[in-house]
Amino acid sequence: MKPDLRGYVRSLLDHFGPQGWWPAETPFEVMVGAVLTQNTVWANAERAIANLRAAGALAPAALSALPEERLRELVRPAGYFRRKARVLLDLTAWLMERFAGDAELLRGESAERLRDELLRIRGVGPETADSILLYAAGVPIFVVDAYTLRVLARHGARPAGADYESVQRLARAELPADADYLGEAHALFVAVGKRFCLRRRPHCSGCPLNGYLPDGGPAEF
DNA sequence: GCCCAGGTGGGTA
DNA sequence: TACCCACATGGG
Repeated sequence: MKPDLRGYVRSLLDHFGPQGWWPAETPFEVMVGAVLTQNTVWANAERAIANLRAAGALAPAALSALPEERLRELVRPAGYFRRKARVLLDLTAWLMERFAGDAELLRGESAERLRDELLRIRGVGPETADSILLYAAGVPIFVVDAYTLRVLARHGARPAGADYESVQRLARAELPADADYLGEAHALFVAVGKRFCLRRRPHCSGCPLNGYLPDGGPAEF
């Protein structure tokens, strides 16, 4: 049987309350943040964003006008700074080319096409692309990340081997196709993963999802 | 000092 | 396809 994903989200919402993701002022900031937070704690991504803001570079035209070397200095606190500077330049170049630098226009484009184009950019993988789709373009898609996979595996809702795509398909089938809902859902999985379902603590005591197994059985999907 | 973090892409068997 | 590794800073 399939896990009651909706029930998981409800439990998490009861426990943590609304998370109000994504923490950004503009769709372009979402794009930048999505790249900077790759395999990096948000606090460090935030330092880099603060640097960009202070440099007046938190807008497409300004960022793309920056010398790569200068951009590297600004995003250094986020780690992988050479790679991330390159990705930001490529991503912004795409935005300038396709939408005249107006990230608000992402909302008017077909989701499938947008996802394909984003994934073609070197350094933009499924999670980054989906985060941009969901939080910048308002596309109702469920973002899967390391926390989500670990939480679902630990609480019996993910069979061994289920990967990004299969979990996303499950979410598409089980969760409401609503961007606000899915934005909260993803944030809630991050919240519980960060707070309770730690790598080195298989029992995750106090976790709001403890004992949560739909019909008491292992999930299959 | 060691481990980990809101991933991704390239290389090798 | 299935691993293995580089990429890098900053906090616990």
